[in-house]
Parts: sequence; structure tokens; C-alpha cells
Amino acid sequence: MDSPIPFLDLNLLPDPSTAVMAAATSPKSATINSSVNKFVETGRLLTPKLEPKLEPFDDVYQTPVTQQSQPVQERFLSSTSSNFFSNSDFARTPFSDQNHHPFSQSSSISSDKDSVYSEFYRISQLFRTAFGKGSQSNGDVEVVDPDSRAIVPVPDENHMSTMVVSKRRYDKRSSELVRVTDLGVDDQRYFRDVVRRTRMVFDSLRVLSMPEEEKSSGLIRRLRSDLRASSLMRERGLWLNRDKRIVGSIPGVHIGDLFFFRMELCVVGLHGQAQAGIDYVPASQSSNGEPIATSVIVSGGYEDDEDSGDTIIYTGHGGQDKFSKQCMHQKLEGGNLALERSMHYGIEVRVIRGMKYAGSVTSKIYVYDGLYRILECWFDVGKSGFGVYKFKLLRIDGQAEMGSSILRFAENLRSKPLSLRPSGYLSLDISMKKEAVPVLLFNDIDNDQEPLYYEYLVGTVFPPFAFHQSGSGTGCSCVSGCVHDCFCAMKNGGEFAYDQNGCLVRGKPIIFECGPFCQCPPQCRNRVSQKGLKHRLEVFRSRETGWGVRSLDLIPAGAFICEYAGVVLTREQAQVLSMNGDTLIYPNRFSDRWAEWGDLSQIYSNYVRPSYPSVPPLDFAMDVSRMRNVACYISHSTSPNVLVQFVLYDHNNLMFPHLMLFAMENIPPLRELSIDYGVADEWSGKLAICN
DNA sequence: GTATAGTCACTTTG
DNA sequence: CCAAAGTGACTATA
Repeated sequence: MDSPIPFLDLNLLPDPSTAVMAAATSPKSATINSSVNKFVETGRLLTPKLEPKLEPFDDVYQTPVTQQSQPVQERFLSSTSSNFFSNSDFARTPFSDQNHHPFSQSSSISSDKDSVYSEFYRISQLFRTAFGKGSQSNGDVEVVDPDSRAIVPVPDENHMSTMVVSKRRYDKRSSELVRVTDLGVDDQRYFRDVVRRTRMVFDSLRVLSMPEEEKSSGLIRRLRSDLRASSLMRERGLWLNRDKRIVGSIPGVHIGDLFFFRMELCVVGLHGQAQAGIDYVPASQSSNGEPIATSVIVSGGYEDDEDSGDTIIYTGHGGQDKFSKQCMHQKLEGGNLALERSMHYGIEVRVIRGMKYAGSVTSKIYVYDGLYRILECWFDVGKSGFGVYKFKLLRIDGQAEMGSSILRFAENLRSKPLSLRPSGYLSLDISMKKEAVPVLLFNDIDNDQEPLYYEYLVGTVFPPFAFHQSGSGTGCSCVSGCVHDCFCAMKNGGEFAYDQNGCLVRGKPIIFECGPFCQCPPQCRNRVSQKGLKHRLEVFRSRETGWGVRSLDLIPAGAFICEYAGVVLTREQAQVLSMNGDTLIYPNRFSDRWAEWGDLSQIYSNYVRPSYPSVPPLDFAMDVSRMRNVACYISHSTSPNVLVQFVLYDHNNLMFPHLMLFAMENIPPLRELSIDYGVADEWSGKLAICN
């Protein structure tokens, strides 16, 4: 019998992907010994209590590295304007006086209280109030013009109706510049949840405002569903971090987090510019009249950029024609000036990389890569012969592995796993080709090989009587694929649970996929989870969570991951087995995370959580003691990135649904997956997984 | 068929 | 109130 390991919440641990590329030179861990990720009952399972802790305002502000603060325009223009346009000899001359180079004096932090940067202060719990409700201080809500009214779909429990939402005048972003430091564990978890919830709303709105397939009226609308989603959220005050301008990391956003849209960056406050690559507090709002940069996006849109990971030569903005060709000299203004001022004061900037991502669509993804310092700034001749500003950025030490390099590593790992990780692989497919894509087994920290000793189970084994039920032979007759009002759509309450890409649109108590009794083809949109794995998964050994699971591919939010498979036992059978100490899963104990997915109650006051089709309390257990699949190695978290959704397809017996796992966020490659296994039952003390 | 170039409709900020 | 920042979805072309 396994000995249970102490409960560890994945989210309290450093991102395991940071260790991915570390060399496999570590002492053996003899204490971790668990085949399934289980946990013992502890008080830490329950809701964290948020204890406000106020930090003194005074002693925590940051001061400029250089005490003297010359008027910047004067300083710059006087030192450069003479040779600015004389072209021939743009030397590599840093604008900053060497004596005042930020890094040369960065250790000397003055405590000058009259410093222009006294508004930098540590803030912890102040943000808590600011976050939750969208921090509206707007008394003036008004309709700007009657034509700017938007008709938006409003989901109610069974169908879509419409309502009219008027556009409002928005608040400007705050000018208050702050840095958030020393967040406690509870705070981190809180902000993570807020960010995740916000991104879920964004995704739901985006998917809901996508055009449905037909639209045969000939009126082809180009619909930017990302813009629609963000503007709806803005109307509701759901954009994050608008009441403070945060320099440094954004609470709840981790290094390596992935975004598919620029507007998504705006919504969470990671980067506030819809198009521009440099975000900054403008001089007009800054307390000392100097602009300060907060974040940059390295998108590859400037020919003079040189990105080598930890160091970046970043080109300032401007000087391009509408065809993105340099056509004139850049000026030291706007974001360019802000970057220079940030360098002057030694203030870090967030770096987001826009990268082409092979797979899915040909679009870009944005990766948050952490904080960088600006080392140098100079004026140079660009490739096109026009003057450009260049900034040398250096990544600050001690941060988690860059998301962009993990992406690249994972991409290479796809084609040549053994040459990139010559040791550690125990198996290149523990499913022995039973799954559509391989499930790898990796352990580079100890000698445990346990997952090799189980028979691989692709799908849950139900008792024969589960199939003997009246009505189990009915299905749709959509020979050419299901349409929106077909029989199977009706079974699901009149709408399909999945979008055209097979992503879960809204969680439901249970989903009816098309099955063997339906006439529709295999590529029907209502067949998703029954087709098995799409993303390559890897069971891996971790010092913190025992065995864990991660993906080698990017898993987009809402995508199906895998089934949680086992051998179904009735209550009586389970009682016998549990006395023998076998490992059982109790499906009814998983938290109802499906309810969060697609929850638009923050947008629509009349939103009701789907309650149809209803599902009776589940009264079975699953045995995974001999046969199991990849899912039972997934770790527990109270802030999980994977949800459990009940699905039926091969029979219609509501008592015995499949447990299907879907991504709750964009899960980067090599990041550990986690499920909320539920909290201990107050009376029995039992958990989803029990011995 | 697949990559690339071009075109168009957008939004927020300072 | 407007200029400036560039994307994302689509269409045409190589």
C-alpha cells in the first residue's frame, strides 16, 4: 500500500517548469513515495484567510539612481541635436553620463523623502479592494451617442436572447505609480484567481461573439471578437489594474503565462497599449513631469531589434510609414523618452514577447517573460538608414525560466526528445500506442519507475448494466454533421457545449456528445472528448508533488486534455475494496469547477448557471489500482488549471458519466497540470482519492 | 494546397 | 480632439 504524502498545493510551489532544463544532478528523494497524487487531510485545504498587512508608506519608496535631475528635454536635445541629422557618424554614444549610469550606482538607495519617486511604495492589501470589483470611481456614466449601442448576446439557461448595452464614457488610467512587492501566499493565490477569472470571462465573451457557421446572407462581417470581448468587459469595469500603474510584476500574472490577443494584455493590465509596443506613464501625469516606461512588447516589428533572450536590443518606436518601413528618424519622445527615463532611474520594465507559434492558427502568441533592466540607450543608424533609438535590456537575475525559451525548448523537444534530454526518459509512450499521441514518462531525480508497472487504460470501464438503459439507442440523424437545432443539441439544452475548434464554451452539469447511435460523421463538432488525447503529455517526477503531468504542447483554454479513467465500482464493490486499501477515486468529490468555465455573471446580471441537463448524485467509485491512465498522476490544487466535466457519449446512463478534463487557461508547454480534487468531506474526512 | 503579401476595420492612449 | 501606435481576420497572389 502506498503511504500518503503530505498535502502540497501546487500553487504554493515555484513553477516546476523552471526546473525543466536544469541538469539532472540531484540527490535522490526517498521520502516521496506515492503512485497517485493524493493528500492527507489538513486545515490548509480550506479557504485562505486574507490578513491585511499595511506597510509604512515612508521607508519603501524607490529613489532615482542619480540624485540630480536635469530637465530631460534640455539635456537630450542639447547633447544630440547638433549631430542628430548629420547622419554619417552616429556613434554608439550612451546618452547618460557615465558617472550617472544607473547600474554603476544602483546599490546606493537614498532615502530622500522629497524624491520625485516618493510615490513608489509597497502596497499589498490595498490592491485587494482595487481588484475585485473593477475599481470604478466613475460617477459619470453616460451615453456618448445613440449609435454606439451594441446588441450583445445574452446567454440564459437554455437559449440566447439579446439585450441592449449602451457604451459609456470610460475612466482614464490612473497616474499613480506603484510597485507591488512581498505578496504573501494568500495574496498570490487571490490575485491569481482574479486574473484567471478575468481571463475566463474574456475567453467566454470572445467565443460567444464569434460568428456562427452559416451566415449565408452574403453579408460577411469581419468580426474582431477579441475587441468585442474587451470592450464589453471595459463597460463592466472588469479591466484589471486601472486604478494604479504598476511597475514590475503584475500580481496574479506569472512568468510564462500565454496570451493570444493584445487586448487580453490590456484587460489584465500587463500592457495597456492596444497597439504601441511601449507602455508608459506619460509626462503629463507623472509627478515629476518625466515619463516612466512600465512594459514593452518585443514583437519583431522593428528590423533593428536584436533579441537574444536575456539581452535585447530594443528599438524605440516611431519613424515608420504605414507599411512598417522606417522612413524617417525617430524622436526622443513618448515611449522612447520614457524608456530612457526608466533607465535613468533604474526602473525595471516588464517584457512580453510576441512569437509566431507553429500549430493551431498562424497567429501570434504573447508570452510574459519577466522583468528587465535598461542598461544603455543610444541613437543609431538603422538598417534603412534612418536614425533609431536603441535600448539594451538585460533580464534581471533570479526569475523563473523565460516562457519564450520554454516554448522554444518544447518545440524542439517535439521532434528530438532524446537528444535534448538524453537521460531521464523511462518511456516514450506508457500507453503503448493506445492513445492517439504518446504519453511520455520522465524522471531525472530518482529511481522511481512506478508508472511503468500499471496497465494503461485508455477509457473508463463501465459495468455492462450501465449500457442497458432505455433510451440508450437514440441519437441524432444529422448525416452531414450536426446543426444548431438537432436532436443532440436539444439534449444539451439547445446549444452545443463546444465551439468549432472543439473548445468547451461553457461548463455544464453534464454534456451529451454524439455517439454510436448518431448518424453524424466522426468529425461532427459534438464529438470532442471521445476522440482522445490531442496534446502530448508527459508524466514526470517532481520533488514537490511526487508524480505530476505536463504537456509538451501548448494547451489552449477550453481544450480537451484527457479522460480521468478507471474501472467503475459500485458502492458495494468499493466498500470491499477500500477495506483492502486499494486506491479509489470518488467522482462526486471533485469540485464543480465546470461551473466557473463560461460563467458570465459578471457581465450579465441575469446570467444563470446552467443547471440542465441535471445529473443525479454520483454513487460510484473508480479503481485505479491496477489499470489507470495519465490523468491519475495529475496533482491537486485549490487553484487548478484543469477542470473536470462529466460527459456521456457511448451510453446515456446519467449515473455513469465519463470524467473528462479540460484546460481552464492557456497552459504553456511543460507547466504542471492540476485539478481540484475537492476538499475533505466534513463528516467522513474522505477525499476524492482515498485509500 | 501552402506560404506570403496585401487590404481592411478596428481601439486606446497621451 | 486627433495623431500615432499595429493587430487580427480575411483575400488575393505566388
